[in-house]
This record gives sequence, structure tokens and C-alpha cells, in this order.
Amino acid sequence: MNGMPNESDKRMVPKDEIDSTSIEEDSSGGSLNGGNQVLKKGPWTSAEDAILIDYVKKHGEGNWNAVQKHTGLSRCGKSCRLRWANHLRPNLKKGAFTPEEEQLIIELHAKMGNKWARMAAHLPGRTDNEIKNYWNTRIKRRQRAGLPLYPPNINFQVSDENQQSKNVNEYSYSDKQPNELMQGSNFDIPDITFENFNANYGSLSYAPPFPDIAASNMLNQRIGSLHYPFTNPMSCVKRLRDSENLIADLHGTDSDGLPTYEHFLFKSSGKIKQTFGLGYPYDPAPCGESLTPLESAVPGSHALLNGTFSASSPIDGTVKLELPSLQYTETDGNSWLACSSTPLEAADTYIESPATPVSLQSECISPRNSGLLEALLHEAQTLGSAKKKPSDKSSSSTITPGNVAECSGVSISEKLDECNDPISPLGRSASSVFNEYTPPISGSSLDEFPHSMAPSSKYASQLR
DNA sequence: AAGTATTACAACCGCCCGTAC
DNA sequence: AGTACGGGCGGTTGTAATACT
Repeated sequence: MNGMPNESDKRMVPKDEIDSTSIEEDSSGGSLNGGNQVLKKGPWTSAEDAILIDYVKKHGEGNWNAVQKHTGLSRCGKSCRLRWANHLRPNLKKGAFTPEEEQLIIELHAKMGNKWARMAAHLPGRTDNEIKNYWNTRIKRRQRAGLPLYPPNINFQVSDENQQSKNVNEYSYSDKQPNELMQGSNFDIPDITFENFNANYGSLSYAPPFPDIAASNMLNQRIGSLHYPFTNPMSCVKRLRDSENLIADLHGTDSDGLPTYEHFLFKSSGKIKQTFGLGYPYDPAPCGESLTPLESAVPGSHALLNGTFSASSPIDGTVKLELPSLQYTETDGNSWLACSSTPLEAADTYIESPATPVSLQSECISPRNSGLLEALLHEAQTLGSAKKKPSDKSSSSTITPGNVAECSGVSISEKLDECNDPISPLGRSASSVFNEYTPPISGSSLDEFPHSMAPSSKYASQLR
């Protein structure tokens, strides 16, 4: 953003467009409209911009299809609308997002999910597209960094009216499309706040403790379908509840000192459950589908046992990954879930590259970025490296979904125990789970990655 | 230092949906 | 009911910047 030239100063203009002396003459990528006039596609020229601006000044916004008629502009109405909305309209704020804006985006995304336009309404001068692009790059960056999407101190506060009539166990989101629910009249955006976000700005501590990341990623991948489908808050809660049952099933109790999921996932209350259930029906594998704990861990009984996720066997008919509206795994920097990779990352691990190892090396902070995100990433890296140093034996530990491993000779369960996270939802249960369900593997680091287990080229490059 | 590969970002397009007529 | 239009969003592409060899 910062490094990019201002759109108005230096637009990307195809070569075949540069020499164009007339917009009417330019037919790059065009198509015929009803009047057999070639509608131009591709980047707008300054001349076109001027025409459009002039038109809007005279006629106002709207009726975009009339632009072509009135001005002779060889652009379809929609193209005019987008151009105006995203680039030409006044009060557009260009340039990098400020830390405050970044924070707000995170907060809004936690509330709304991928409702870019609605988010843009809260960010004066910003467009939905701009926010979307920002978010997508942020997602990618944080995925690679192994960081959770949301800061730990995100606080989900759901107003009472959001609880309404539904019991947390009653909701059904599998029979509704996301938009139906998101945009439905009954949908209320929960009050989500970043508790002490500003105060903690410089001391965010939600970064995954890196010595644990391998194990936790294995956890993701083993019992990890608990994580994978966490593409929406509701599913997350439900899955957490399922995982709670998992623990109970595996250990006969869910009360052996372990905090409830709500406890460490939400600072405020469990009210969130119902509301988000209405708002985020993206879960590809609704927990209500009565998967047994083991089935949850091994959807389709084949996805995880061999460590590979079969795209041909979507958990619930679709594996399309919706950007999560919430990542419940990161409410507490010390939480077990936070010490694991992000759900999205887990999902990515499954979907994008089943053999993807998870590197502990966080992406370096981009010098082109500044502000909140950088602070978060930097903090994560700092903490990660700090915690990684003392024992070092798990440094650079990587895992593959197909190989729940002993990293550097340390078993996963041991690593989990090392994690020794008192507030882990699984606590030692996690290691027990591993003991029960994970075969030993070898391999210890990304560098030592066997060729056959090498990450996809895409990820390999990203992990560099 | 130069060439190449990768990444980040901006911008556009296409599909879909809701609404108004 | 059908159509036109506006709007939302996911996906894709092109370019500049950066990293790597």
C-alpha cells in the first residue's frame, strides 16, 4: 500500500492502452453492448475518469447505465459504478490503513465476517474492495506466520437480544445460506470488543509459543478436524463443545480442572453461541451432524488417519473455505488453542496442501507495513523466539499432516506436555489423544523434510 | 551487480442476489 | 412473472517491490 504508487498518480495501464488516443477507439478487452458499441474493459484511463467524474457531477450517482448513453463512454454501467465507488468518488482515503483502521477491520471482521461492504461503512473513505484486499493479504500473511487471525483479547459480547429464543443446541445453520442468515432481519451483530486492545497493543501475547506449534499443529491435524472447520464462530463453538465431549469421552470427564471453552475462548460469556450460530453458518461440517469424537477427528475416516485431507470428500459437501468470521483459538495468548496454529491455517493445511509442513519461522515483518498488524506479528515473533530458545529441541519443528511426529526425538505427547498449558482445553488430554491416535513419525524440521513429504511448491516458497 | 523468483498490493471481472418497475 | 439495475463478494490478473541466487 505504502509502496504502491497512488492510483491517481500512476495507474496500471496496459501497454495497448497507453497509446490509445481515444477512449472510443480503444477496444482492449471490450465486448459489444446492445448497441453494438464495444464496451471497454480493463483499467480506466484518466480521460475516462474525467468523463465519469463530469457525468456524476452533472447527474449525480446512480443510473450508471445512462453514463454510456450520455457521455459516450465505452464502459458498462457497472464498470462506471465500480470505478466511481472505488476510485473516483470524493473523500476516498487512499494509502495504507492506519493502526486504528486495522484494529477496526479486525474487530469488524470478527463481527461480520466477509461482509466487506458493511465493514466499509464503518471505515469512512475506505471501500469494500480495499478492505477485502487488505484482509486477504493479512490472512495470507498471518497464515504463513502461523498466527491466529484475531488478537487474544478480542472480547465477544453478545447483547441479550441476540440470545433471543434459540438455545445454543437448537440452531441449525446447515439449511440456510450464509447470506440468508447474515443478512436476515433476525441477525444481530454481536457486540464484540477488543478488550484492552489498545492497552495491550504493545504487549500482545497471543503469539503461538513456538515450541508447541508442532504439537499443536499435529493436534490440529489429528484431533484437528476440531479445528479445520472452524470457519465460523458458531461452528467453532460447537466444535469446541464437541471437542469438549471428545475429552470427556476420552477421559471420562470434562471437568478435570479444565476450563470451559467459553472460559478461555470468550472473556465475557457464552452468549455468543447462539448469535454466531445464526450469523455464521459456514461450517462445512456442522457439529450437529453427530460425529462421534473420533469421527470428528477423522472425518470420513480417512482424512486424518493418514494425515491427508481428501478434497473429494468434503466434510459436508463443500470444502470451500470461507474466511472465518471468528477465530476462537486466540483469545488467550497462553491458551492451548492459541499456541496452536490458527484454524485457518489448519484448514489451509488440509485444503491447500495436505502435505504442508508448518514452519515455525514467522514471516518477517514487511517493511512496507506499519501499525497494528506489524505490531502483532512482531510480538508474535518475539514471543515465539523467546519461548523457543530455552529448550531449542523443538526449534524449527515442523510437522506434516501425514506424520504426527516425534520432533527431534520428542514425542508429540511429550511436546504437548511440555506445552503444559494449564488452560488448554485439552491440557494433557491432548497428549493423551495423541498417544491414542497418532502413529509415530520421524522428521524434525522443515529443513530435514523428506522429499516425499516436501511441501507443495507454493508453500515451500512461502515457508522460505 | 544483474537476473530471477516471490510477494504484496491494486484493480478489474464475473457471478449472484435483492429490489424496483 | 419477467426484466433491468444496483450492489456484494470471490476470484483473478497485472505491476511494483522485495528477496534470493
